[in-house]
Amino acid sequence: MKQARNIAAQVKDADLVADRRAHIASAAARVFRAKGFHNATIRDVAIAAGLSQGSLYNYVRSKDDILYLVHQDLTAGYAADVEQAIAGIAEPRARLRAALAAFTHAMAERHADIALIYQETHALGDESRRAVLAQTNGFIQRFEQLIADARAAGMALPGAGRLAADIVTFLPVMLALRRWRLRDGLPRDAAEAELVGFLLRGLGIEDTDV
Amino acid sequence: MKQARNIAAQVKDADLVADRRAHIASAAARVFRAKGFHNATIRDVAIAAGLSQGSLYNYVRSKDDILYLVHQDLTAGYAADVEQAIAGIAEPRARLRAALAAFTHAMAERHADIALIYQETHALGDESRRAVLAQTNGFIQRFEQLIADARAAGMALPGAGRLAADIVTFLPVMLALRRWRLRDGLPRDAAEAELVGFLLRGLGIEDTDV
DNA sequence: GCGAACTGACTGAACGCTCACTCATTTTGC
DNA sequence: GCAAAATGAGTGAGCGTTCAGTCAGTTCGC
Repeated sequence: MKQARNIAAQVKDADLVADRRAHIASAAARVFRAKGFHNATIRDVAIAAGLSQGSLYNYVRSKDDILYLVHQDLTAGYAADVEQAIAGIAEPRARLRAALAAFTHAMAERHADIALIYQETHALGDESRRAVLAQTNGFIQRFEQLIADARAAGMALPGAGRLAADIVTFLPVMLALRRWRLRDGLPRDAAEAELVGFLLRGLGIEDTDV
Repeated sequence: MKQARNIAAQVKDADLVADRRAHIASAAARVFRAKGFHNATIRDVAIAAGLSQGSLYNYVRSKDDILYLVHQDLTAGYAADVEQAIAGIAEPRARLRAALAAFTHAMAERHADIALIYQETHALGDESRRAVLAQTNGFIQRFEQLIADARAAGMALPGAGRLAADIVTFLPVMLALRRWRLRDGLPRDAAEAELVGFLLRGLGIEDTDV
């Protein structure tokens, strides 16, 4: 499922490469958020990462590689948030609810990064895009499983579970992509709660359950 | 509400300007869908529109103007679809349901254009982006009204109506932005129906209503 | 009726600039 | 002392935009 794309590096010390790449990814995310991928230059990224242009190219082969690293980091980040949130919960419907709340919260908290991902995925080269979508696909399938379990425990969802998994992993993205509109509305907590409530009703989990 | 940005043209014949701009917008949408806004060149657009580079600049001041024309066209397009769908319906809950179905269908049918919009809005200049978001905002407010009417007629939605309007105008966009995943799933009709069903349950409209 | 003058849309080569990427050289650290 | 890593000026391709010139169609003067 990991499907990680292997990027060749000029530098031989593997630990150094991993370290620097993590640095590069977070610096690049900062730059891309501020200027957008296309308006950001390799120079900007190098400076933000505390490297020279030339040195940057010892860890990365192209600008596309950098965008790929950013994607990889961010998607792994919110997936980890969700896993952590459900770690101690056994009852399937409660697990699903916790997963939804955690995912929704992650989308609100990382809104700038999420917006970046949704705007710039199409700028990735073919190979990188495929790898990123495979990773996202794995994340959605995780929810497919959670939904199947919750259904077995009494959740009244009509229809197929596959589309439901798409729905619940897509709607919360609204908190990132519609930020221009939501900023002036409800406070963040209330918006998250209302959104999760909407999802639960859509899935057929009653508030009285669990 | 129209908020249309006025673009100055070199050409004096107003009808000709309107004609050519419509042509340019649809040709540009085609090109942008195929190559993305940033990879598409002005030359590409000019050729697709059957104009020379220089002539193109008689109808448009910049590449940004072209992207703005495309946005304008597309957002006006699906808004018109929705209006047409609810034109003959009086009962508020049925109106809302018809609007949701029409909007959902429009997102599926125009998926390539919608994906384009969501990916490239951030590439618009400040003035253009503000104009486009104002237009979208008007569209969302239309749904806010439909929701308020349906609620008065018995829809059991808990929480504020404003966020619900955001939700129902955002979820269907999934059919465009998650196309890579939905392509291999349910047939289009079934997916649309299931999505609308999810929205109605979330809003508190029973299948037995209306 | 007809040539001259005018109008205004159209053309495409050229300009100026940006930027991803390279590589000859220097610095580091073991 | 030497291999690994870092440097940053340089390179060349690509692009949005401009503008001096063309030309079909219309108006004017007689």
